Amino acid sequence: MVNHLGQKIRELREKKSLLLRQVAAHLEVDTALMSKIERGERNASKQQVISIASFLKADEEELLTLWLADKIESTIVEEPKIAYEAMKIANKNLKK
Amino acid sequence: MVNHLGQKIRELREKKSLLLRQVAAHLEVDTALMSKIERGERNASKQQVISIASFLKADEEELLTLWLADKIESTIVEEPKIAYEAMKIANKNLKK
DNA sequence: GATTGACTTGTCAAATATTGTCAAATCTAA
DNA sequence: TTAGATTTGACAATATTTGACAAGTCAATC
Repeated sequence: MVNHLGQKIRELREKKSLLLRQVAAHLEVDTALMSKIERGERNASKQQVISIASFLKADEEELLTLWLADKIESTIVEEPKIAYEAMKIANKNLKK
Repeated sequence: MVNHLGQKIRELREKKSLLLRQVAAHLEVDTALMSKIERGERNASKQQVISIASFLKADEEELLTLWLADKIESTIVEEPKIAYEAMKIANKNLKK
């Protein structure tokens, strides 16, 4: 359930002693949604990730990379048996 | 637009000189949909892949692997810049 | 043990995306 | 041309995702 991006955001936010409510306000979303994003119960949109990075003064590319990794993981998680092989195929085409 | 699974299905189907209509009938879907699946314009569901494998006497796991690879690729295609790094993260967790 | 503030949880309607069909168009071989 | 095979585009039906709201838990403080 937990994901890379949410954990990272929570870590950054707590390091700065900011409240969920404050980050949520900056994104203009409900605090509840922000809570879900940090706990990996909801996915953030790309724009939300960018906005979070800006508010937390974090590296945008780093957060987006975690966000994409989460998406990949949720794609493969249901197919553990063939995931590795599929990743190899996808990766091969990536290098082209 | 083209994808691994569709290409493979088309290749197998043509090798057996079967019509789209015949495969579609076995899946109980419209021929148009089968055409779209082969050309990568639509994704097949997991059950459809299984059914296609059975009808074409192809290796089910192989087709499902291509199907999953397509899903991964469509996840990362919009983010070419960070895709490789994200794949590395996802892959690391896979090994656990 | 009541109050307060931060966070979490469940549910819902609205928005968005996906699916499969149909009809029409295009292609191909005779 | 004609017939059959495939493709295309538009559309309704479904399914999924989104975010808000209300109610809940939890911990600290009074």
